[in-house]
Amino acid sequence: MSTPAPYTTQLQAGLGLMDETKVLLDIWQPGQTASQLYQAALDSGRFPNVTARRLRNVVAECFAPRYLTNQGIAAQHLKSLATRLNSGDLLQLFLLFTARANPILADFIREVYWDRYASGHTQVSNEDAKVFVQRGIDDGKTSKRWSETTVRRVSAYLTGCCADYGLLEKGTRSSRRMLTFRLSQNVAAYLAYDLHFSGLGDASVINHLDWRLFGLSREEVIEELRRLSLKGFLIFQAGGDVTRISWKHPTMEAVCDVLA
DNA sequence: TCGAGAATACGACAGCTCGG
DNA sequence: CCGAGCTGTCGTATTCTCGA
Repeated sequence: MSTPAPYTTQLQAGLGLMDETKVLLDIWQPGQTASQLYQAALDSGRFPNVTARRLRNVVAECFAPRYLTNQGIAAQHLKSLATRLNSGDLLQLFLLFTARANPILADFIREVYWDRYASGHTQVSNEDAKVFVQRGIDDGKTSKRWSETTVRRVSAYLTGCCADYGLLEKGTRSSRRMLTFRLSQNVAAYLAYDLHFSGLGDASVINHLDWRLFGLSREEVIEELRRLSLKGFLIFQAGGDVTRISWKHPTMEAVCDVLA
């Protein structure tokens, strides 16, 4: 196992950025690097209300790490899905890629959000986030000890980001109500195939931590795969302690076509 | 109970630092 | 010298406090 990526303060450059991301996906062309996209976005005139410096931050620190890693496959998929999926599905996909790019957010959602949900809480406060961040620092998850103000801000960004992605209520408040959040079937299909095509075996797909972002236990993942099987996305067979998945679509592009 | 003003929190922005 | 990551600052929004 490689060492996990350290926690960073990268969320400070932007939280959900739904609207900006949609526009950038529209502008982005396959093969374009972050700096090329920045230049294209600048030239497009579609960001009249932000400074060039700010746009650079959004592209380089938010969009690129979330969607342009691995030759931009996420951006390629989303570019075709963005106009065709409903906004709820899209939001969940944005959450998936943002969480993958920001381990601190992924851990926060898995360890704080869903834990609190499971134990019957209805709110998540910035103070809860602060405790989580502080513990992360103590556990050596950051590359250095963060200043007091950074701890405070990152804590607020974590809850703010959850609000942008529909996990917590919107608005700026130091304690937010948890919202009902359920993984959509389209996103479940996307995630299953995405994990499969990343080279994982069926057992690793089922056990993957990405499902925990959506609050699904291993058993619930299996249940979800059964549902996907009924809908014809794939064929799921569980006999005794052997599970087997027959993947019906040969490429991620084919999956995206089916979803759209 | 209400509202004005104070205090605090939030998030965007951009400059700074430091390691390679 | 460059770029990733960190942090100070500022305008705005929200919450608190207290007198009437």
